[in-house]
Amino acid sequence: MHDKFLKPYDPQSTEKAIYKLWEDSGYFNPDNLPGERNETFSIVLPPPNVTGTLHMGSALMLVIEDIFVRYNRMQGKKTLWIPGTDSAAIATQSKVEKEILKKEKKSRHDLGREELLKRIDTFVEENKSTILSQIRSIGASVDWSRYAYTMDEPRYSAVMTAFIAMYNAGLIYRGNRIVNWDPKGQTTISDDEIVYEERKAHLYTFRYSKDFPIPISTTRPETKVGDTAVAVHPEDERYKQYVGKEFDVVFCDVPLHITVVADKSVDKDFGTGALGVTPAHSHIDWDIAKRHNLSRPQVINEYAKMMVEGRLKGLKTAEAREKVVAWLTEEGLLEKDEEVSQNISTAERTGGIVEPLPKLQWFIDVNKAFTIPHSEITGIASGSSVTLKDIMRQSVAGGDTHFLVERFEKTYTHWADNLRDWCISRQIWFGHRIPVWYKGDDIKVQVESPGEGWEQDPDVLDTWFSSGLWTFTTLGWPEKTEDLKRFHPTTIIESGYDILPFWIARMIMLSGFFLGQVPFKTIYLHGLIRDGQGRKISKSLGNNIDPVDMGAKYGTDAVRLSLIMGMAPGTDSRISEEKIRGYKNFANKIWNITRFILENTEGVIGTDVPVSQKTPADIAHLDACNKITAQVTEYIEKHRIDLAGDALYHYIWHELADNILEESKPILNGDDEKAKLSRQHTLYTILTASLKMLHPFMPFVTEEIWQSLPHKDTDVLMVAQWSNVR
RNA sequence: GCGCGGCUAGCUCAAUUGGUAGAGCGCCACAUUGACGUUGUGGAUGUUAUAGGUUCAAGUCCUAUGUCGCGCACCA
Repeated sequence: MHDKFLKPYDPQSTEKAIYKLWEDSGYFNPDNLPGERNETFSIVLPPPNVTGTLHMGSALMLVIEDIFVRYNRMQGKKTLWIPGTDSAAIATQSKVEKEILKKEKKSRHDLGREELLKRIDTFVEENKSTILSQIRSIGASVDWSRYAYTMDEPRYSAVMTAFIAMYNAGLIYRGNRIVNWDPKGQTTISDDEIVYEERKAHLYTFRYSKDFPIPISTTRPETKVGDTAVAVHPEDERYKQYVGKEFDVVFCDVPLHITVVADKSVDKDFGTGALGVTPAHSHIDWDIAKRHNLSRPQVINEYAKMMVEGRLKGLKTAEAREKVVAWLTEEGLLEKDEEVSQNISTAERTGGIVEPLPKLQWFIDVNKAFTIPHSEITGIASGSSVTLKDIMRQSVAGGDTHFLVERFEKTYTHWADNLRDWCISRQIWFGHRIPVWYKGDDIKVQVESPGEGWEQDPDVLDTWFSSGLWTFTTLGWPEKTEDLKRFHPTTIIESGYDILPFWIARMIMLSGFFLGQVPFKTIYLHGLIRDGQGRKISKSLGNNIDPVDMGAKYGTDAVRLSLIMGMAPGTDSRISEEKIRGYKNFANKIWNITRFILENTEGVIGTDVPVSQKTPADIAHLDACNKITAQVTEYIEKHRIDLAGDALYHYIWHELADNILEESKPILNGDDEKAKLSRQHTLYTILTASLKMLHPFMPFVTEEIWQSLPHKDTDVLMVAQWSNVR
């Protein structure tokens, strides 16, 4: 027996060496796995922020995925797990900009595009090692030889190819539309990047002028200088007589031409039942104005300042609001001032209050029919006419990809049904630059400059556009690679449910468009990690428990187990230091079980004892062990690793240690040599079987033990055969 | 407004197609120099949020209510 078993298990001194052993073995790469492997298992790692650090959420993701990967590898499948990192464009750029502003008092415009991008690349290079070493430290058995970064060369050119293909298919268009403008970040953001905050606001009811017949209500009086109409419901008896009439008024120094229109989208019962239409600064108003052919003047600029002449000129919207209210009061036009609560749209990344603005942006049309050349999706025939929305719905409805937790299918379907065109251009510099060139009124869509005088679109693509291609750009697309053929669609995707619309849905959409395939067959969504009191983990609360620190303190295996125990798919779970400590005890328990068994089997292992020579008690123990193996297998196949872990924990602690080992003591110390030999072999067999089953959950301690076993069927536990004991 | 989820022991959570409500932590008692610094054995604690229904049988299915949380929409 190795001396190391005389001391308690020490994770710190072993984990790094164990990971190196795995990496050096080459077995992370499916091409190097031993034996004949026909079935495949493939999964992409949802790429963490390249300059970020590991938090409990990403640790949970890595652990869940690693368990599936290790299990399937041991099941004899050609198993691929692709690691990667994400540029997190807006977040990374603003981090670097902030740093430069602080240190050098310079803005990005002072530096210029090229210089800023250089600085960002340097920043990424300097910081990416943190996340990469943290992925290793958690024990993730990813294939580093296939590592991908969203901004690396292969991915960049794949993204360009994708954009151009969608443009040529007529699904990407440039349009002037109301977008969510973040005045703080100076960029457009998608609907999903908005966070709603409930605030108190005033709802003012007033008339444009003394002789204007219809009072209107608004929480944003300053936008009313951009009004071109008043909309009423077609069946509203109160206002029927005014429909079609036009009025000229001067509102707060601004001359307005107001047409009264009838539109079904107006709610008769809200406010006065009449809606002041501000086309340029409200989504629904824009649509109304479009339907009635009204002009759509912009009165607020990109810095959230007023663009009108008169007393409001150049004011911030909040100041302008006060001025307008003061003016209304002065003029005696204000009829009512109610306090209401309303949801304010703020930008997720910057916290800026979103200002709806009309802008020339690039969109993906989700409702436009196109001919899909090739489709393997059930219910969508090759050559048929579909929309991207159809693809999103049918991929799930047809069963090609399915949600492990059913309720997410409802969320997904609801989201897909209500989806509007996806605005994919962003006014930042870091990212995949839109491959479109302008010269006067001419437009060319290509990567390289068409020549002198052509200027490239300054915008970059929404980071989720490139992420949406992830399952296949990481496999070499647009080349028709072996990897792509063999590993796509991937077996499973695993991520937090919070990025279901951002990412999961986009992958389904884009994979369907480019490959006619679903990107993955199963969708496993995990919940959020909360602290011991059920609060969200956040910097401001200071309740962050660092997975790497915890790993150093209690061992990575303890962290892994504490993350997945009691974590049902899709539900939020909690983590606390006490829980982690509890599983450190378990790791040590396994260590001591091994010590006991090795001490008592020294010299006898290696020659097999046939079943016929085993005692009935031992045969029963082996049967029970097989039963647990079958149970654990079933749970993992059903993706219930929490239940599998629980079953293993109880078997090993309360059956193997508490019962079998206790019962063995008199036998091992007794005179019945036959019974003793039978028991010795049985214990050793159960030990190796247990180590195999535990390995996906606690890879470090099990591999460390395995390396010191006197007799084993494979050098590296990671590639041992998952099987029953007899 | 539309939708989704949680509510089970003091705390945190399980309970796979409806079939004796469990675990960890905590608590109480006893044992233990042990393979175990991190041990074992035994014990107490539940009208499964509330009310009704279906069923031989309901934590599980149905209806309503309460409560906490989340998503989407609205946000004139």
